[in-house]
Amino acid sequence: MKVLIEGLSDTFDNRVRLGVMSMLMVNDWVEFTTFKTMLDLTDGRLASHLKVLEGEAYIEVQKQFIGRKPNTSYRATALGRKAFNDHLDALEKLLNLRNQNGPAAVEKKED
Amino acid sequence: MKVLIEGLSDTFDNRVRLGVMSMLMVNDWVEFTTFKTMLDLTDGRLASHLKVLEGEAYIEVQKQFIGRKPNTSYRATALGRKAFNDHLDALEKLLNLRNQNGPAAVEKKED
DNA sequence: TTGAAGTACTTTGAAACACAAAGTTACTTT
DNA sequence: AAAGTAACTTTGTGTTTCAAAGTACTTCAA
Repeated sequence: MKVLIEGLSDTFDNRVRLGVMSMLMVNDWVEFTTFKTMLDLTDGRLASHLKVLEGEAYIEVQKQFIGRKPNTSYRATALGRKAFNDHLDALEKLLNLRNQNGPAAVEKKED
Repeated sequence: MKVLIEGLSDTFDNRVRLGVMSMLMVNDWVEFTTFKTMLDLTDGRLASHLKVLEGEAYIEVQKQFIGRKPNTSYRATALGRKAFNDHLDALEKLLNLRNQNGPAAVEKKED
């Protein structure tokens, strides 16, 4: 029998990307600066992870001006939502081990 | 406001270590070979991650002979259980963003 | 008794990843 | 003119991770 830790996604292994996606699951458009303050990140660190998510087509960007200031906002794509939910399902399945004696429980051996 | 992704533990970032700890939450003693087959790992990869967990004193080892064969088993220490539960709590708090409109929900801005 | 397989590692080396810090572009505000 | 805001990119360094191979000892089957 296998526990299949490989069902987890490499993309969401990282905690910044996990935080970003989490926020995008409940909020339609989220601004760069909002991520920055809520996740307490530097510009560079945030930008690099957003770029990865964009590269996977898990999020999309909107650039506009609000008043006279530039504004960059992001939202999750359908693909991104699916991938993230799949990841969370795999995670949940793995972690359910701790809560109940499900089928994943292992036979003991006597000393 | 912050989402505090830093509440997560570096030790449990890795999926192998996550799988190992998960198994040790529901099973008292788990054998090396059991981890190996259930998590589908090479000896080396498994051994290295077990060593990290042992280094943190999150798991402890028992070496014995079963019949005439050597046997290595592991179990979680009290410290390990606490650290893992704390990690999962942080994870849960982060991921609850996706399920409800809790205090973590972010104000929207109009286009 | 030879040799394959089991058990549990350690070592090595290379690739991937992540981050801080600094630099950049193009504005706007004072 | 100088400082500030927004959103990056680049660079360099350190860390992590893994596959692959090597080690050491034992059992088991032919």
